[in-house]
Amino acid sequence: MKRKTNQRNAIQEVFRKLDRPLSIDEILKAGRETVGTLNQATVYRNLKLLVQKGWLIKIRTPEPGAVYEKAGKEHHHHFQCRSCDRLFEISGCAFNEHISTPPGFVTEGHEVYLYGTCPACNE
Amino acid sequence: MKRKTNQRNAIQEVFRKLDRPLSIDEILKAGRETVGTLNQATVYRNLKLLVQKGWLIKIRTPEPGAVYEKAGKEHHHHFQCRSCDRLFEISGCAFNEHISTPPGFVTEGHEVYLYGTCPACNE
DNA sequence: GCGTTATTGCAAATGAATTTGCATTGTCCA
DNA sequence: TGGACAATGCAAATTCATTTGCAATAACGC
Repeated sequence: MKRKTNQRNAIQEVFRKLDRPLSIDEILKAGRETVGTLNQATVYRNLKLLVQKGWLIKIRTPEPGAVYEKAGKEHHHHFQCRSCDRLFEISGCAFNEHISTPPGFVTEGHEVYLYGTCPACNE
Repeated sequence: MKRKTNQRNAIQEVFRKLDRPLSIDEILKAGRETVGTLNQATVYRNLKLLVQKGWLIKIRTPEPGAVYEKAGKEHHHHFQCRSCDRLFEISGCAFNEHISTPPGFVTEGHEVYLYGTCPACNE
């Protein structure tokens, strides 16, 4: 990552604008509104670079699979809209991991996925 | 699914015995202790049949990917051991989905994944 | 502006999970 | 018990996400 390019810029801009976890296809589609010729291989290459640089993190979700989100966010969970399939970040956490864990299990972390409909899809 | 076979029997027995969500490889490995010649394609075919029949459900988890568990269990979540990678069912639920949801989002369901070490791996 | 070389676009290659074709085997009903 | 055909084992085929080779393009230090 030694030179600035429109493509990489467009990709980062997509994250700044949409501010939610994004799949490869969402990144590609949104990035093309800026660059047009943006190629999938370029997206993959830049995502890898941005993860290495620590600007993005890659996470795996049960459903869409691999998605990327901006690094450095505080503890949060994810909401997936069953209508538009988009993922959203839900800040805060109403979950006490110690309550649920049976004896013998030592819990070190947790992830919560909520499913439902997002504001845009609720009319 | 018109005939009983040792292979299908072995697969169902694996679920009854281990009583936790299982990946294809775990099913294959455990099933071979009974059948020996059990083939991966046979496992795939029988899992599909058992899901159709409603005896199993297929779930996707962030990490191992596709796993299968016996159908009809009540609301529960999953615990994955970071040491042995096995998945476990955690009954009950210390999570109130309405507390976390920002206005505009309508939550219909949730899944919780806990990570840590299982009793067997804690010595 | 020029040259070096990082980056891109494209298409082909790869890898992993799942499926399928087909000959063989095994179940079970008449 | 015999025959029909469901189910199996094996290997090859398919699918889907991701990576890679390579020629063309473009960023940026001189």
